[in-house]
Amino acid sequence: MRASRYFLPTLREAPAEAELVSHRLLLRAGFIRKLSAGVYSYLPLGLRTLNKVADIVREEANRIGAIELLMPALVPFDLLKETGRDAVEVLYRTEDRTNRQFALGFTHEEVITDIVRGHVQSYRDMPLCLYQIQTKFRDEPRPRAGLIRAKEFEMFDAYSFDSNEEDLDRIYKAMWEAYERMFRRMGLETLVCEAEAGDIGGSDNHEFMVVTPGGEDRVLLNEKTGFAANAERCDVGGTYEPASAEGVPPVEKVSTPGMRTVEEVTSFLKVSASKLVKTLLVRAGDETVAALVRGDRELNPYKLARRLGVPKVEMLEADAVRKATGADVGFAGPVGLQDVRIIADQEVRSMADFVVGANEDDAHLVHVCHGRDFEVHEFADIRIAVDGDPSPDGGVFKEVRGIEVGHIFKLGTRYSEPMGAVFTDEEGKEHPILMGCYGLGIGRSMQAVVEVSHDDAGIIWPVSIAPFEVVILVVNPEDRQQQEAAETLYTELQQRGVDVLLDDRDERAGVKFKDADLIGYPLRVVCGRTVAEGNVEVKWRREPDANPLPLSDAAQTISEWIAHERNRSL
RNA sequence: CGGGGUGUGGCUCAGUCUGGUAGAGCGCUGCGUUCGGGACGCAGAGGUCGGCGGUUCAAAUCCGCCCACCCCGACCA
Repeated sequence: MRASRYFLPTLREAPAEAELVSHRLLLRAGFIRKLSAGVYSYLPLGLRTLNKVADIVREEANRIGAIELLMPALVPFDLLKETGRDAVEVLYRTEDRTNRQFALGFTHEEVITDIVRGHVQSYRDMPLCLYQIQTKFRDEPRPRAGLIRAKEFEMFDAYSFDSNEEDLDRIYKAMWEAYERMFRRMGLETLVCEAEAGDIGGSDNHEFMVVTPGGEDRVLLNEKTGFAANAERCDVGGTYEPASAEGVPPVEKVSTPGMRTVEEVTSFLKVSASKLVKTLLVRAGDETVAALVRGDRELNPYKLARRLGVPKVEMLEADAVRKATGADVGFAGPVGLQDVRIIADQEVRSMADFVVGANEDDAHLVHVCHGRDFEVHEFADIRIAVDGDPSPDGGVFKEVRGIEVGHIFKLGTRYSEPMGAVFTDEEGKEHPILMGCYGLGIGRSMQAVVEVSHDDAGIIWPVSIAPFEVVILVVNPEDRQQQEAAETLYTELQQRGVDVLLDDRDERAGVKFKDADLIGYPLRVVCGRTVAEGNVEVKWRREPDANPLPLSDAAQTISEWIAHERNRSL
C-alpha cells in the first residue's frame, strides 16, 4: 500500500474526549473515530488490526475443534422470554413494521440453544462447540474509554454442548488454554481470576484480565499462591474471634444533628471509621435485611445475595428505610430493629464498643456491643475485599486494576433446561444439555494492547496484529535514488508476503517520522541519504536505535525477520 | 439514574463574569523559499457561537427549557 493513496488521518492534537492513553492514541493515530457516545468507526488502519486480532482468535478456536458460524443480530424477543432474559437492562429493543418485537443481539445463548435443540438429540452428537465473531449491541449505562466499553462492539462468542460433566470440564479447560494462546499471540499478558457471572449466569466462571493501572476492574491477587479474584467476587479470609462486651460502658445515646454519612459522624464524634458499624437496609426478595459492615468497609451486594439465596439485593429507598427503622437514611442501626433479619460481616464479630445509628433522627448510639445490645442472626463474609486483606488460601491480597478482555463460563443447564434443549443418553433417558460459553472482546483486546504497549511518541504494535508490519519511509521523494530503492524494496517485500506500507507522501521527513512512531509500525525502513552508500536504515519500533542494512539483501533479511516475529509470542 | 464539567471553523482553545464589529494556534487552498524528527513568508477560504424560546435598541455573553458529549459512582467482552 502506498501512503500517498491511502487514508491515514492522523491527528496532531488529541481530541478532548479521550482520557485513557490507549483511547487517545487510537484516535490520534487514525485507527478509530467516534460517531456517537460508545459508537466507533474502524478506520482502515483500525480495521486491519481488528481483522488480525480476529484471525488469531479464529485460528486458535479452530485448533481446539470449535466450528465457526454466524448468527443474526436481530433476536426475536419471544426467544429471550424463554430464559427470562427479556428483562436484561442493557438490551436494545426494537420492533418491525408489524410491531413484532426484537432485541439487538447482546450475546447469543438463546439463539445458539434454539439452533442446537432442533438438531442435537443424542449424546452421540456431542461434544460440540460453535462460535462466531460478530457485532454485539449493549445499551451501556455509561460507555467510556473508546473501545473499552462501547455500545456496539466486536466480540468472539463460543458455546459448548456436552452430555456429561467431564466433557464440559475438558472443553472449558481447552478454551481456557486457547484463550491464553490467543492473548499471548496478540502480545497480551493476562491474569485469570474468579468473577461474578452477571446476567450470563451459570456456575464456574473466570475472567481474563490485562493488568494495567488504566483498567476499570479491581482485582485482588495473592502473589504467594497465584490466586486472583475480581473484587466483585473475592472472598476475604482470616479468623474472627468474638469480641467480649466485658468492661464496655453501657449504651449511650448521643445527639448527631444532620450527621448522616460515615465521614460526618466520625468527624463529629471524633472516632475513626473503623469504630463505627454501618447498617445497610436491603431488600432480598420479599424480605428486608439489615447488613452490617465496619464503617470504612463497603458492602458486596453479590456476596450478600448469594448468602441469602436470592438473585440480587437492592438498597431500600428512603421511605422504606423510614418505615423499617423509624428514622431517616443515615440513622439506621441494629439496636431495637423489629422484624428485620440482621446479617453482619464476619469482621464485626470481633468488634466491641462501636458506634451505630439510633433508629431515631439526629441520634447515634455509642458503646454498642453485639450479643449484649442486639443479636446478630448471622455472621458472614459480605464485604468487598481490598488491598491488604487476608486471602482465604493464606497470605495477603494485593489490589491491581485490570481490563477484562475475556470471560469464560460453565453454564450447566441454565439455558438448556428452560429452553428444552435435551439429549438422549445411552440408556434412552433424556437430560438437558450441559453448556458453556466463552466471550472475548476483539476491539477491547486491540485497545488493551495499546494500553500496555506504547511510549510518548505513539503505539508500539507487535508484528502479529500491526496494521502494517513494515513501513518504508522515503526521506526525499525528489531524490531518484532514494525513490527507486524504496520502490524496489516495496515490491520485493510485497512479493514475499510482507504487509508493507510505502510512505511516499510529499511531506517533510519530520512529518513522516512522527506519523510512523505514532501509528506504531513494528519495523521502519528509511530510504534516505545512506542509499547513496548502498544502505537503508532499519529500526524496530520497540528499540531505540536504527541500524544500516545493505540494500542488496534487505528484502530477504527483512522478510525473514518478519516471518520470525509473526510467530513470536510473549 | 445521581453528582461534577463542557458545547465557539476540520482539531486544540480564548472570548461569556461586566451584552455592542466572532478571535488565536494547528490544519486547509494558492504562490515563493525550504527539505532527515510535525518548516518559513505572503495572500486566501472556512463559523446558523449545540438547539428552541424569552429579556433587550442590541445576545456567543443574561434568563428558561431541551439536546449532545466528557469525567466520577451503580453494570459488562
